[in-house]
Amino acid sequence: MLLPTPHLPSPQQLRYLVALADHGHFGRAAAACAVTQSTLSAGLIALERQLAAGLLERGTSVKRPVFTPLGLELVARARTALAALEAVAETAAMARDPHSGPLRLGVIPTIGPFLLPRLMPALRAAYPRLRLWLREDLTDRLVAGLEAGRLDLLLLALPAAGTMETLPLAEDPFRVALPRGHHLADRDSVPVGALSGERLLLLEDGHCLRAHAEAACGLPRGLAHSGEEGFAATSLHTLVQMVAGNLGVTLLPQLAIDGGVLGNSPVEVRRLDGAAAPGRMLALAWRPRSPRAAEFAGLAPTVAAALEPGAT
Amino acid sequence: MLLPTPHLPSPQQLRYLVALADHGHFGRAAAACAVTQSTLSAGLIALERQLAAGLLERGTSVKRPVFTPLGLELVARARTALAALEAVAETAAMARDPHSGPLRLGVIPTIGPFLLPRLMPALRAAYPRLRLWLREDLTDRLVAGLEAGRLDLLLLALPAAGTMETLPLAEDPFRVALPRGHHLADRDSVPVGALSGERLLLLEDGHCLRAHAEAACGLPRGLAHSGEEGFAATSLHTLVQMVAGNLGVTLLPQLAIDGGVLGNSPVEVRRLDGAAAPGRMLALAWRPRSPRAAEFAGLAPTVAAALEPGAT
DNA sequence: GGTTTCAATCGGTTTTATCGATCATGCTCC
DNA sequence: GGAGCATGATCGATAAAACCGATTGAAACC
Repeated sequence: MLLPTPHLPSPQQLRYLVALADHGHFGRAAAACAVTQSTLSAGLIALERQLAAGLLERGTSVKRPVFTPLGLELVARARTALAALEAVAETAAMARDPHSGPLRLGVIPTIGPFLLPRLMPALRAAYPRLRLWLREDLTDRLVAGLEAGRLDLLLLALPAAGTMETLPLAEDPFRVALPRGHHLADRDSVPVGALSGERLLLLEDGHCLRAHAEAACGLPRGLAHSGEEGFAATSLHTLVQMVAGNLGVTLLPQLAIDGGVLGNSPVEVRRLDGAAAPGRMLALAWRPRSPRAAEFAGLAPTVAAALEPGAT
Repeated sequence: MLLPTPHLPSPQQLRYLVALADHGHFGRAAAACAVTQSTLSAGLIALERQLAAGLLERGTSVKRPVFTPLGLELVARARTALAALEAVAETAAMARDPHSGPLRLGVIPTIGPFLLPRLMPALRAAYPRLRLWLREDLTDRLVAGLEAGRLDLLLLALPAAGTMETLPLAEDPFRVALPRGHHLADRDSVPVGALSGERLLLLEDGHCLRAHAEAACGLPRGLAHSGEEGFAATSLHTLVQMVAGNLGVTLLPQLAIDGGVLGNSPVEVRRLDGAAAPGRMLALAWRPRSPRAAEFAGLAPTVAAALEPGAT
């Protein structure tokens, strides 16, 4: 059942195609590929000829290359093909020299500020040849970046949606943060039910911590207050300031408290009693079948160690 | 967040690698790639140098190239990368000229003999430029072939396991086949429960029809008889002969009956009454994200038409 | 109308893939 | 143990291609 070899497009030509789609400009796309505009232009024409298919709307009013529907489809397929080729090279590179080279790590804002100051030195010490690029963003954007290949590894809180391999690291229990002198601070712990009588402040929408906290309290989505008139808290630090200012109470992950989010604010924290230990699960995540999956899993102990409160 | 472009392996070199893994012999692999042995050898050496990784056990006793563990891993990744490149070319080819070129179709043995005599002429008439290669095999092997890229399209019965996109075509209800004069043949239809008192013959293990029939009758797997002393029926035609020989009763799909599986055998068929219309669902199946998915779906009406009993 | 921007084209150069032939090595068999 | 054989690596030459720099043609802008 041998079939005649179909004419495979060259990776270089596919890179030209993808770069043009990314930059929308022959000159800039060429620069991104480190070739001249004439080379990129000729390469695309050759690709069109070899595939015997029109990829670009030629001859029409210019000012921006216009792709045909087929062209757009091929751009998407070219991306996956290039990613597959990179996976080959990356697999070899990892086998040759693990824990080295660039690693693009995405971290959510409710983890990053509290963990990275401890994690980064530990990683530098354990893997000196690793070149760590950081990006802090909301879970959804990080997952999109991971799936698009712009990020290699995520440090986030479960549950989270997306097609990725996840490795749970540690539970991060929620604590109740109260203004100093608040009546709920009399006891060692606060039952979840007691929160329904309080003004519960949470981060603005989009932060996974908001959804996780609502779930922990058994609240339907959107019931908690974001603050007056849509003035929502944008970080845990501002949230603490709002609690200190007597605007309400909130939930804070233990990690943030260990990380010093309270500072000198007049805020008290108490354990939260509820069914099934309210909290979130911190985890690493990467693309399924990533060539570096083994390497990433190998980082887990270092990250988990940095999560321990006593870690320096 | 621009990263230095990793050195991508050339598709040609990856083909050399895959061909060597397939043939286990430099000369034959080179022939399969339509190059000389020296070219293939040099190409693989260049690949090893570019990836800076050992792919083959060099210098040891020869008689057969031995891959390193990394080499084997790279062979697998090279296969997927080449498949992704082919998908680019194939997408363009399909857009340029749909319903043409080679199509490797897998069919299960309980469909093929009864449908293909009607389907093939219809397909030839509707898509004269389509070059149809056929392979008849058990569901499991067909699915493996599809996933490995040796087949493009399957015609099978659901439910079936495997990662593929399926398009249901038509229900294929089961009928009871009885020896002429059998007491159950007195009535127009046979209740499912009545079969438990009969010697139920089914195809040998591996045929999905066996599992589907067992499920239709509410039988646990393996309860039905395959025949005396492991002498199992290997096709529906032999099964009919066994029923005609008074060895027991069986279930036949309507498709096979319409396709003339009974011949002149002294066998009667009756409707089977049971919960939820006992039968199987005939379907097309292809790889998820196949470039030709739209083309395959377009074949469905032609196939469904050939499934109609009245079709010529 | 002149200018600017942008992509396609052209000629020349460098790089690379490939071939055919040869060489090195380890088996096999007498 | 040595001749013969099969297999894969190496070498020099050649043809193909990828790429660059400069130029051209055409639309958009002022």
